[in-house]
Amino acid sequence: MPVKAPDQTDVSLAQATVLAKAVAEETRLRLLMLLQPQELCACQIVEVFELANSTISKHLSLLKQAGLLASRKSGRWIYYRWPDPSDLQDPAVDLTLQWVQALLQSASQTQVDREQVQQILQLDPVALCLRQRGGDCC
Amino acid sequence: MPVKAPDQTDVSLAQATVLAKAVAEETRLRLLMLLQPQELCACQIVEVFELANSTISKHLSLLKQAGLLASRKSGRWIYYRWPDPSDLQDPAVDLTLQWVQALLQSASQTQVDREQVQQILQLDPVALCLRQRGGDCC
DNA sequence: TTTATATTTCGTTATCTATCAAAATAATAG
DNA sequence: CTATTATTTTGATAGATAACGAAATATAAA
Repeated sequence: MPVKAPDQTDVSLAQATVLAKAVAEETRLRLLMLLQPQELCACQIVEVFELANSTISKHLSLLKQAGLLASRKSGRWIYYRWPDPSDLQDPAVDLTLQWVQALLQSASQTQVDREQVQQILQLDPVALCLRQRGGDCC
Repeated sequence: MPVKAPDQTDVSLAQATVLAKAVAEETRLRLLMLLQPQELCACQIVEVFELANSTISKHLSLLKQAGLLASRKSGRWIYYRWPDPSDLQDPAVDLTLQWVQALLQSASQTQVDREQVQQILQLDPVALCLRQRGGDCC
């Protein structure tokens, strides 16, 4: 006897809540906008924020778990990016990413963060991590 | 000397965060979907949820403060509704409401809640409030 | 293998938030 | 005016979440 197939177009309230909670935090919104044009490794991302790397890691993992980010491992580095179109079989995730992009496309914080990324991209990741360990912050 | 005019199209990160937080809660998502087809007064809304009316009131006020709901007073009743198009000068609010609607349009919880609203609409609000005071819940 | 290191996980703390009951508001009804 | 009542505000409490530093993982370099 055939069980009623789950409706693919039916986005559950629970999933919508997970997605909304995932984007309901300033740092995570900045993270998403930061990764929209290009992928970045964790050490490059940490450089943009004045937060502990464990904190950034937690945010990244939450976004990934919600389906809003993907990642790939390359050597010791882990690169985060927006999900590829092939990963976006889930319409709720796609709608959420479009919402974020539409809202924050021209936000001043987005511009500031992306300009900083441009400078970070010109550095060698190795030198970057070295500087992070050195900790010239205080 | 003319001060630089604030860019109307620039949605601040802060506002985006407020909107996302407003929507990042199951009860508030249900509230929005409940009020999408028609306005309802507070006592009708309370009837749908198994929560204290003070809790519902807090959720409604939060949504209203974010710009996601409007309200009008009629006698002792206060009716909540989606903002009229004329109130939607703010593109961020509009985008957020569209996002919620797209996500939850066909969610099963939305259907359930709306069917219950249909039954509630057939009752006299006066009888409804009486029943709520009477409290036949226990 | 041993060392170094990029990232995550764990344990803790402080802040935020959802909830309720009770008191306060505001508006009608008697 | 006084009583009733729909809604909001307040105060208190429990649960969720963001933050950090330290320990644990996993990979590359020596």
